[in-house]
Amino acid sequence: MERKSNRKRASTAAPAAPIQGRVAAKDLATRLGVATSTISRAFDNRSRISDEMRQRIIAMADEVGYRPNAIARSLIQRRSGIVALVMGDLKNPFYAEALEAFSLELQRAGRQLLLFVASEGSDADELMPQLLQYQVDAIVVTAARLSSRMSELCERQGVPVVCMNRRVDDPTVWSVCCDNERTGAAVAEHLVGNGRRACAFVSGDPNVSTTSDRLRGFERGLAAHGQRVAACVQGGYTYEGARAAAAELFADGRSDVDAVFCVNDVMALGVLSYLRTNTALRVPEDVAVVGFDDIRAAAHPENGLTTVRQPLGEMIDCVVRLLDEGRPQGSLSQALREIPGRLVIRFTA
Amino acid sequence: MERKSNRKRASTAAPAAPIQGRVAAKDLATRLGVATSTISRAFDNRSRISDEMRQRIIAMADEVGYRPNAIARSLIQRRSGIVALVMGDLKNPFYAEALEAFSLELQRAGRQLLLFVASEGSDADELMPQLLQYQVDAIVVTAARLSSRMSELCERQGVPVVCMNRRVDDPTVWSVCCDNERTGAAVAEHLVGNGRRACAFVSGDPNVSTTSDRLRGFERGLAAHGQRVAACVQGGYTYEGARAAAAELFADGRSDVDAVFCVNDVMALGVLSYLRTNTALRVPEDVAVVGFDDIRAAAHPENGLTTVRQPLGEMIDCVVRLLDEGRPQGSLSQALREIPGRLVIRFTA
DNA sequence: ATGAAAGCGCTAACAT
DNA sequence: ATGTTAGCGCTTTCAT
Repeated sequence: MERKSNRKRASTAAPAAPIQGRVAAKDLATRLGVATSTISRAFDNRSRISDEMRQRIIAMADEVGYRPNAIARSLIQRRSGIVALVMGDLKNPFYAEALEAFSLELQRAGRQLLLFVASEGSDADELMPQLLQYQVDAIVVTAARLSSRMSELCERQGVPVVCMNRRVDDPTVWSVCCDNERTGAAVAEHLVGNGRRACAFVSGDPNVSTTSDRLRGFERGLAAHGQRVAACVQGGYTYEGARAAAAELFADGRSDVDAVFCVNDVMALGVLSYLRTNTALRVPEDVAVVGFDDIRAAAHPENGLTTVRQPLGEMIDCVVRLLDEGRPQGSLSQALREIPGRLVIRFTA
Repeated sequence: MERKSNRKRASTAAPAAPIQGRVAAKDLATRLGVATSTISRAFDNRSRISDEMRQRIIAMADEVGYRPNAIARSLIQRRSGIVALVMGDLKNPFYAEALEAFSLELQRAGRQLLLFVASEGSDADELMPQLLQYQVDAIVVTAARLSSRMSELCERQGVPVVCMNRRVDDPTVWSVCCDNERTGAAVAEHLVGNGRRACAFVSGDPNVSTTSDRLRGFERGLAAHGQRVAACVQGGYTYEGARAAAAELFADGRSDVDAVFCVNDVMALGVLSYLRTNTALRVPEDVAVVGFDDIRAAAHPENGLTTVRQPLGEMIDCVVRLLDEGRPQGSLSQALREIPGRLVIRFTA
C-alpha cells in the first residue's frame, strides 16, 4: 500500500500535517478487487449488499484501520451530522449540567456537537458566520442573545435554530423553556402562603425572557394577594453579583424584606451566603430565600435551598426532537415549547 | 440564480433537508464573470489577487450571503480545523471552567471544538473511532482514560493527542499537568507545620495519575517529618462520595484524624459539609481540610477553603500550543509538561 | 493577476 | 448484488 497522493506536501510553514497515511475507500477497493461504491455500501445499513461481501469488507477495514471519511460524506450528502451549540456562562452549574446532558443525548443519536462559548457580554452574532461555514445541521442557542439579523441568516441557509431556556419573539426559531411565568407565580403563592409580607426579586438581565417571565409571574402571584414586589435588584446571574445585591437589599441592617426570590440558584446561594456571613438575620425565620434551576448544590445539606426545579431532561429531549423538525412553520406560540417546572421545598422558604 | 443541482432531492424519509438554497463559489463566479479559483483566492489572505478584484468579490459575497464551505475546504486541504475534546465529569466545576477556557482559546485561534463526554464509567475508547471519522486535527483528553490501543489508532492516523490534567505513560502522547507530586508534598508540609499529627487522604480513582501523584507527594511530605498517612479513603471525586468518606473517617465520633487532604475541591467541600452539619468538630481548630483545584466556590466566604490552585490558564495555553506541535517525538519525560501549582491558604487549614 | 482543469474521498444515480 | 460514472464545493497546480 503506497501513498498515491502526487500532490506536493506543503513544506512551507504548514503547522504540522495532521492527516497522513490514512487509508481511503479506494485502497480497500483495490485490495479486495471491488468497486468503491461497494465499500460505501458495506457501511450503509439500508443498502443492498450480500452479507458475505459486507463481512469481507468490514474485516479488511478493521485490519487496515479504515473508516469512512465523515467530512467527504458530509459534502456529498449535504448533511454534516454536526449540531452547533452556543453557550453562555459555563460557570453556572445549570448550564454545565445542560451541556453534559445535551452532549450525551446527541452522542446517543449519532450526531456531533460543535461547541461555541459566547464570552462575557458578547452575543452569539459573531460566532454565527463561522459556525455556518461548517455546515451544521442545526443550531442550539442558550444563555446568549440571538439577533434577528442572525436568525435571518440561518433562515436563508435553511438551518433550524432552537433556543433553550430562552423565549424568542421570532416564529422562525424554536424556543424551549420551563413555564417560567407559572412557576414564578407559584413561588409567590408559596411565600405569601407562609406569611411573607415583603418579597424582593433578584434579577439577571431584565431584557432576557428567563428573567422577565419569572418576574411577571412573581408579580402576578403577589398581586393575587394584594402584594407587590418589595424591591427588585440586579444580581447579574452570579454569586458575587447576588451578594452585592443582598448587601444593597439589607444595607441598613433592618430592611423589612422578609423574602427573596432569585432568578437562579447561583444567585440564591450568594444571597444565602451574605445573610449568613454578613448579617444576623436567620433563614428562613427572618428571611426566606428561593432560587431557580435546582442545581445539585441546592440540595446540599448546608444549603437546603428551596427552588424551582427545571425539567432539564425533558427540555433536552425536546430540543433534540426539534432538531429533526426543521424550522418552525406556524405561529409564534407554536414555536414555543413550555415544560412545567416544579417548586421543590427545602429549608430556606 | 436558479438551483443547479440536478440530483433528485430525496423525498423519502429524509429528516428535513438542512442544506438548501446555499450559494456556492460557482454562483458567485458566474455572477461576476470570473473563475471559481479567483473566488477562492479572495478568501485566502496569502494569495496573490488584485485588491480591486478582492473588493468586488467580498462585496458580492456579502450581498448574496456567500461564505466558503469549510467542509469542502477541509476535504481538499486535509485539515479540518477541528479539535476534539473528550471530557469526563462536567459536574465538577473545575472541568466546566476548563472547558470554557479551552473553548475561548480555540475560538481565538480560529479553530473549532468538537465535544465528547465520556459518560460515567465509560472511557474514551468508544468515542475514538467516531471522532476520528471527522478528521479532527488533534484530540484533547481530560478526565477520561485513554487505552494504548486507542493511542496507537491515533498514531496511525497521525493525529496528535494531548492529555490534560492526566499523566499518561506513553511517549507518543502529550501530558499537561500541574506538578501534582510537589504540591502534594507542599500540602503535607503546611499541615505538619501547623501541628497536625494525623493526616488523612480522600482519593479519587487510585489508578489515575492525578490521584496517585498527589498521594505520593503527600506521603513524601509527611515522611519528611516522620509521619505517615493516617487513613486513605475513596471519595469517587464527588461531593456525596466525599461526605460518605468523611462519615467513614469520623464514624466513631472521636477519630484522631486532625487533617484531611482531598484530591479535589468538590470532595473537600463535601467533607467540610459533613464536618459542619454532622459532627461537633470545628474547622480548622479540630480538623483541617485542604482541597485541590481552587474552583470558585473554594473562595466563597462560607467555605474559605484552603486548596491548591491549578494553573488552569497556563495549562490551557500549553495544550493549545502543543496542538500545533504534532505528536511528541522524544522520551516520556519530554512528552510531559508540568506546570507549578500553588497552595492557597484560607481558613480551613 | 487570472483562468482551466484536476481531484480531495465519498455516495448515489444509473447500468448491468 | 455489484460496477461505472458523475459530482458534492472547494483549492491548487499549471498555463497564460
